[in-house]
Amino acid sequence: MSRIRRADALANRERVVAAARETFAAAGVGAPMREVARRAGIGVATLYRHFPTRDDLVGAVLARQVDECGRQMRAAISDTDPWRGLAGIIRGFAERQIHDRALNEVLLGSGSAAAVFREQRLEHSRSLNTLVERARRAGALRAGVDADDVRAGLLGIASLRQLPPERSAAVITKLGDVILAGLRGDTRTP
Amino acid sequence: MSRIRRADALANRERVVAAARETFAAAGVGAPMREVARRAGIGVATLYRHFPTRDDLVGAVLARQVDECGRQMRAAISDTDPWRGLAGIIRGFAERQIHDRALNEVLLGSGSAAAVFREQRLEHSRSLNTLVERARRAGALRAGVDADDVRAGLLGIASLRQLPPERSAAVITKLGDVILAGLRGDTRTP
DNA sequence: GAGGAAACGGAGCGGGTGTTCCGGTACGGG
DNA sequence: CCCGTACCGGAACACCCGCTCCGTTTCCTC
Repeated sequence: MSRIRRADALANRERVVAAARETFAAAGVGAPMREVARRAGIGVATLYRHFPTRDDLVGAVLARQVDECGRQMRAAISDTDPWRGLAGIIRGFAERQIHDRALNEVLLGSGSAAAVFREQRLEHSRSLNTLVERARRAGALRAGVDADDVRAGLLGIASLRQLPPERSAAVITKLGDVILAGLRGDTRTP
Repeated sequence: MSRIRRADALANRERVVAAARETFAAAGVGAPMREVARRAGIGVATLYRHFPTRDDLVGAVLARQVDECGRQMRAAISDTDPWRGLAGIIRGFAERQIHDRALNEVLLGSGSAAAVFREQRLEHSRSLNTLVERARRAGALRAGVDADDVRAGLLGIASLRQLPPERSAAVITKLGDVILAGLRGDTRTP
């Protein structure tokens, strides 16, 4: 843990993580390492010394957010209204997608960082199954909808970050609403 | 038109277009020019002589398909059932997305080739407005749905090609169904 | 079939990125 | 306060990309 001894090294490590958090949020986990180093005000060699692989850096940046995600999932499962729980997760996912590109890349496993949070992604996936099953039993879902439909929706939302940023926010929100309506069992506005 | 005189040059031009069609369909209109040249069995200089810019090549490859698209749009507008017309366009878009990545990139203007078919994209957009308006008047759409919701859906479907190919096909189809359900005014399976 | 123009193709330039090497810097224990 | 060493950072290597230059090949005409 505290293998780093000198104070400047420790401070630099912190600066790298902070810079990577901003950079990855804006440009995804595939953002250039030089850009992260530049934003942190250090050289790229220093970055590589602290984090030998990109996955190490991604892990350090997202560990806390991924945990927070899991907590939201468990809270949604405990919601007394199954549909509200599921809809909240989907809306939260869309919201997060708008201002943090990195986290969803990891959750969906589309980046090279797929293996970093393998355990957490499995739990995330299992939780989603539970959420959908609960909503289905409660009659909140359209007939025939399963967890893979929800995943397709989440993937669609996440993929929209490929668009130019000024368009993506509005489109992500709109697509989220359409998908919620498409999953739901009745036609009242969700 | 027939400014190309020598037979070998004409044959090479054809081979470039064929190779570009395959390459762009698989990897999008941003695919490496070297890859197109390699697939055509010629050097990159020859490719650039026939098509000085990437947009020239994209134009030559997609002109016919874009026209066919416009024809489908007009046919959908003429459909006696407004919902069937709109749903057919969305399903066709998803189907096309699965086996040809290039065409939808141009239609949505997400690539660098946005300006190539500017005229056709405008017509496409106007046709979509008409389709949606017709469906809305016929009561086939959920309350509050507008053409931008449909566009958000199309963008979501198109963006899914970022996924690894073996996943994208199934997910695209699923998302298409969810979106159709989300746009439609009642809950019967569309 | 010989000559010249048309066309070809690979080497190469400029720019970008991931990753490593090594001479220089400055922290901190003594 | 001093010096060893942990640490730093820019230069550099290897690769991929768009695009161009120029020596070589091939076609077509006469």
